[in-house]
Amino acid sequence: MARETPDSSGSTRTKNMARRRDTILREARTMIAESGFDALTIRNLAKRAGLTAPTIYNLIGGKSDILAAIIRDIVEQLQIIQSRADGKTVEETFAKQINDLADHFATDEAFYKAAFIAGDRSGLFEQSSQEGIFAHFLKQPIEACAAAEKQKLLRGNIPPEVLGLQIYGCYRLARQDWANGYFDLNGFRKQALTGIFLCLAADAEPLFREHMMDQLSALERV
Amino acid sequence: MARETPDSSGSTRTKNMARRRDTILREARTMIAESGFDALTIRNLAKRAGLTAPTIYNLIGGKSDILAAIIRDIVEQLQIIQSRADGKTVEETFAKQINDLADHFATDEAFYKAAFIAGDRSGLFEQSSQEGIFAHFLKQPIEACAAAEKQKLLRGNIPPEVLGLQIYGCYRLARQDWANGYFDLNGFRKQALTGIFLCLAADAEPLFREHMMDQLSALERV
DNA sequence: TAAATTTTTTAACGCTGTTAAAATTTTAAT
DNA sequence: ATTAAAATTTTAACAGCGTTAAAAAATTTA
Repeated sequence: MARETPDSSGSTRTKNMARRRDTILREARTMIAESGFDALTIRNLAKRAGLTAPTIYNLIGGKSDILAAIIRDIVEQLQIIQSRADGKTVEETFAKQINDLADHFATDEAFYKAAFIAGDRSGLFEQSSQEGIFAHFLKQPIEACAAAEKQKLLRGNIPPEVLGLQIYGCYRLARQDWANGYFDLNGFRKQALTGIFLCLAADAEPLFREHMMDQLSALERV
Repeated sequence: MARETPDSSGSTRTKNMARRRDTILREARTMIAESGFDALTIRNLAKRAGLTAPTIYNLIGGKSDILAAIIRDIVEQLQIIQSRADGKTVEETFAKQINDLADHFATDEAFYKAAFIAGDRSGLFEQSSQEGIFAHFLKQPIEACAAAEKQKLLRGNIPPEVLGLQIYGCYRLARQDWANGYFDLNGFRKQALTGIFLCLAADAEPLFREHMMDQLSALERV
């Protein structure tokens, strides 16, 4: 009998472990989407993945490690979405970004809700470290504000760092309120964009400020 | 022997139960302040209060009931603070309110941090019901914005309901970030007031807008 | 003082995350 | 191909959790 793969070391073993690891994370996502992060118990997860609890500890780790692995995936996807933010104007850039995020969340709303709640709860989005997730995602709105200032859309009375932080805060709060079930994804869109346009209006030059008011009125009418 | 209190029914019994209830809640607060809400276990709480677990269930209820009782107290205190908000101008009113809140949180910072996190986690601050905590606290900023519009400080291009909601959001986000340990109480002050002044600036008349810019600069220098 | 009522405790259930040790499976060497 | 070595999975267990029924103790009423 000819060997299927004449690999030098640990072919079937490594492959099986990788497959099992994927199964575990996939089932974990499903369970979280179905009944929230608190309903994710190691034993049930093991049963659904067709193995036993200690195997999960061996392949991935404890409950916090499972969450960390899932959040890592999400952050990667969010980074891709943020990198695609390229509207002509500042407000288009932000609007596209929020809409893309909402569309992305809509693909598995229950799962993303639970994941963000669990992530916040586990301190995975901490703001102190300069290399953390928070610091990374904050860069973009700051740069967008700086660019808007150069385009003479903003007066520059408020430093881009301050304005960008507030804008990012508007997105975070809307996301949290959505995740907590206070409103749906359309509410998230409206709430996030209202906050962002309001922040921009605070430092806007007259013409751009009127434009922001129009955008805000348009949002209200949704 | 003369009876101490010739009460008609259940004097010592009722009094003892009330005393025990207070002891339980007091110890619960201490435990939360010491090591967070997750470290609050019924058995440990019972031990510290000098009784057993089922008694807690009898006098107060389960873990969520304990939290609800504690949150009820906090909300009462916050309502008092909010009702004392009476500055001459809008921004003074908000500034006094934020500062009073920060001072109040400072009296037992660890406890309030844990309580807000637990409250958020338990859905006690839900936004849908018209009679809920959220709806109640939202009224004040909306009214303050409406008053500022009448004083011709705001242009009125943004409805007071929209502006007030955003302002309340700025406070909530700052509170959450503080509770999550992202910054200290001074950070809370700065973050909340920056957001609030920014919101006001978005709809401000020229003179008031410049005043807001000055306030923002002053905050940055802290 | 005795009976009735109410509160507290004892004891237990089913569940959780996690880990040591045993059993099994896969790899390497003869 | 067979056997020895290594690595992975499972069995079994620990300590802890929230919660509840039933027994014990305490208080009130008659």
